[in-house]
Amino acid sequence: MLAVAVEFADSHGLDAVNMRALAQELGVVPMALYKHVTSKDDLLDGMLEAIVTEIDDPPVTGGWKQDVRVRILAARRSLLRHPWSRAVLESRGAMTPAMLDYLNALTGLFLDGGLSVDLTHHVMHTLGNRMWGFNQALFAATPTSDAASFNSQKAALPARHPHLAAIAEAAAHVNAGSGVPGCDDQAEFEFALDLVLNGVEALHAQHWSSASN
Amino acid sequence: MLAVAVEFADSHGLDAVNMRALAQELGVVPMALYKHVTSKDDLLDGMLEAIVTEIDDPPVTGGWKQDVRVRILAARRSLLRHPWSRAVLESRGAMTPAMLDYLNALTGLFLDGGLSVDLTHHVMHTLGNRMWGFNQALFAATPTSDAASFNSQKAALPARHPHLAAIAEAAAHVNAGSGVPGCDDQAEFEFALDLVLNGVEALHAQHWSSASN
DNA sequence: ACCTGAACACCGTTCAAGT
DNA sequence: ACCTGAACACCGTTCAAGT
Repeated sequence: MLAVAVEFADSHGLDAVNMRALAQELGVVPMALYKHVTSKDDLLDGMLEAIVTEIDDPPVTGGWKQDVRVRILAARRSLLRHPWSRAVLESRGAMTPAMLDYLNALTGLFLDGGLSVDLTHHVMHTLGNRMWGFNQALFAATPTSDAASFNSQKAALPARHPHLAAIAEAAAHVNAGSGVPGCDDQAEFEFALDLVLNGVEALHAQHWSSASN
Repeated sequence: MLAVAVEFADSHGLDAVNMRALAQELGVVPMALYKHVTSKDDLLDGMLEAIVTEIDDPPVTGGWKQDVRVRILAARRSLLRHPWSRAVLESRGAMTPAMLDYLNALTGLFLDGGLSVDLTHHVMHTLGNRMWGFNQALFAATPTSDAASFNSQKAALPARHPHLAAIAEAAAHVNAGSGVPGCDDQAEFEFALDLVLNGVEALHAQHWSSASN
């Protein structure tokens, strides 16, 4: 039933996920769903739990930076297949068990690599949702109208915003052949991830601590 | 009217903002609001525009890193006064004029500092919502039940998640006296911001370019 | 006890009736 | 033409009626 909900969200979008529509998809009466979940929030938690459980658990090599990188990119691969996951994850307050497992494993990679608890704490905050493989969307595009909204925004860039226009033009030029207009999402993600990991590595090497800052 | 909506959201929370309640606050009939906004989305855009316009515009010193830092911290000071701003900003697809102005100004600081369009593009993506002063919430806390939810989550950390428990304990210890339990939000924010800016500075110094990577 | 369908509460928004 | 209040469409969820 959660699997059906996940598939339904994948193909119809998060907005289409409501108790009546999901019940119809399952061929049951709406109220029958409450045998499986206590509320819609509980349903969304369950859907999130289901897809987080699917994240690959790559073998560790012992190099914390590479291991963290590989693990986060694995999370990204899984969650990117479910475009609604970002909105659900960001709207939910608590962590599901599988999310805690992932978080604990990721934290363990840093600690086992010799990073202090202090520094590990800060890097987890710095990573933020990037730890799930979500990129930061400058122009938050709705899953449906990607190209259209981007182009209208780019076209609306007036002489008033020359700096933005310069970046938009350069990005469009560099990446003219790709599917998503403007930016290579994967390249942007890896750039940011590596910048953070390299920065942390440098701080670790110089024995950074929050007390001495 | 937008000012009243902003104040109403500040004091009653975003969930309490609906057309009927807002109309009552203004002493008018619900449908009268549609004389000022075309829809609720338009209302939220207007509220966002109103508070983004209030962001201070600090004088530039010519040092791009310091100027960016000061400007982002100014944005943070403004938007932190409106706890609902993060959710609204993240849910909205398009940028309002004031948001574009801010984005253009911030981009200009990098470009005027000599950074390439290429690198500036990537650092804007890396900053993401951090450019508005929003920190990354590891345990996304609802604005209302901060301490309660955090403590319940911390208490629920079983032996199954030793790495998380270690971090939670250390954070609680370091920061025992502060208002928000666990983490010094401002310190976390500045740590992450400085890590990103220092990383970009290093890349700039070595003439980084996406083509040569 | 269990299932279910009607109903409730709430929301954004339409629309026609009143001026 | 303008305002307004009833009404519509939609949603999550309650609840009582049927078995």
